[in-house]
Amino acid sequence: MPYRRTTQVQARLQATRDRIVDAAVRRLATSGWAAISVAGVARDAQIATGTVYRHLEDKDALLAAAFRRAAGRELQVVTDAASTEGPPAARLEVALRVFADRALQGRRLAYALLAEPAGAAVEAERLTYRAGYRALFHDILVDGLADRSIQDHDAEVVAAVLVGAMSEALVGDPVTSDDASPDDASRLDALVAACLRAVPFATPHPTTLVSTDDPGGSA
Amino acid sequence: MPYRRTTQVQARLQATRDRIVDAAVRRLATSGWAAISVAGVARDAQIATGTVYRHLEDKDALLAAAFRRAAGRELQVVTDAASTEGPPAARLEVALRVFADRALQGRRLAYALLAEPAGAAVEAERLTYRAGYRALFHDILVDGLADRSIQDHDAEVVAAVLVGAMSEALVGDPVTSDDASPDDASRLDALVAACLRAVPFATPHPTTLVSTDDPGGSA
DNA sequence: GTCTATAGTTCGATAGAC
DNA sequence: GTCTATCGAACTATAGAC
Repeated sequence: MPYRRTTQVQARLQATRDRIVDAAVRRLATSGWAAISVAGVARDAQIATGTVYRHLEDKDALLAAAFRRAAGRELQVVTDAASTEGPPAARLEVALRVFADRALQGRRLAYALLAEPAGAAVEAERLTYRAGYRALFHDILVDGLADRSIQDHDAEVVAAVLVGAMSEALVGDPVTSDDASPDDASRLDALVAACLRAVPFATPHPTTLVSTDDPGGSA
Repeated sequence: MPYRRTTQVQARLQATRDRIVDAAVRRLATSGWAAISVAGVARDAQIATGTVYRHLEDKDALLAAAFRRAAGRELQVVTDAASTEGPPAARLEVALRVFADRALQGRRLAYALLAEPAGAAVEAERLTYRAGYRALFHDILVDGLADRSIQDHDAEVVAAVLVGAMSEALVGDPVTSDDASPDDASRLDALVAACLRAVPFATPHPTTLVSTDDPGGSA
């Protein structure tokens, strides 16, 4: 109802935009990119169809915003998990586990974020977020080089290897719903183990950490 | 006498279609997806613009065909390289090296095939070809399990890890032209080494092509 | 080949806030 | 009183059916 850019109005605008993007993310997490229609999202957000365009340029902008919100949450959760005190090996393992665990918890969303064909606008966002994960892993690897817990290696390359490995391995059958499979635990262990093997730790088995908790808590 | 598609006519049609797709691939390899315009491709193929649509449904079909031709060649080359006689470890290493080497030789094309935003049609093709690489690596890993040269592991997961690792690590700066960088050789070695580390070989160093302990090895 | 259904986008009218 | 966010119907384009 307000009309000018007072703080009150600004907050209201922001709240409406948030409702729009959240509605899009809900549809994305349930049914993928094709489920995001402007009219449907507007209905979910309890606004008129045309109002969507007051907040987002066009549908591509809506898709990109939905991607950024969902992917941004994931990256934040993994970043937080890796920010704990402790040796690089442990931080790396927890980052990998949290990444994989959340992807398996929300398979449909993971597929949408990691692999589902979605148009060039979303593709461009994907590249940005992959770079974010690269940087996160790179930082941990450099720490490992500094404290000699990881042998000399090309941290840029290994960081990219980790990002690619996780992304590719967690793209399962898109038809599969979010139902947890009994194989999930072993697949997760196999994936984390393979990723950790790729990192040249000074000691063969740096950690025996087994942490399956989810510090992020998806709403 | 009614018009029939004689083998001769069939061959000519095929040849024209091939010229169209090849022209698209040339533009792709030089300048990426944005460089593929129907008019430009038609000019390169020395046909009228409208003729393109007699061979391909629409632009998306042209893009998809260009992807399949370029990506199909790559997959074939890697498959052939991995089809040699020899232990699984050697076949895997040569497959990885050929994959990476070709990507570094043609950076622009590699970026286009592996990562460049290109629309949903091309995206869908990408998933298909990634599955092809997964199958290729999976076969080698299973061979290694059979002859005990590779320890017990989840071959599906490790195959996915290898595909993802290679794809992600070879997506360099898209601005960079195809000029070979002096770092290429060491980056390639680092990448192949990281991938091979992810595979639990029964013996630490299955081949002498890669040294994982001493970074001092000169290429 | 036409027709219809669906979905993205636009726009004039309305009403509420400064 | 002026300004602008909102509404929702109309417009347009495309895909699928007959």
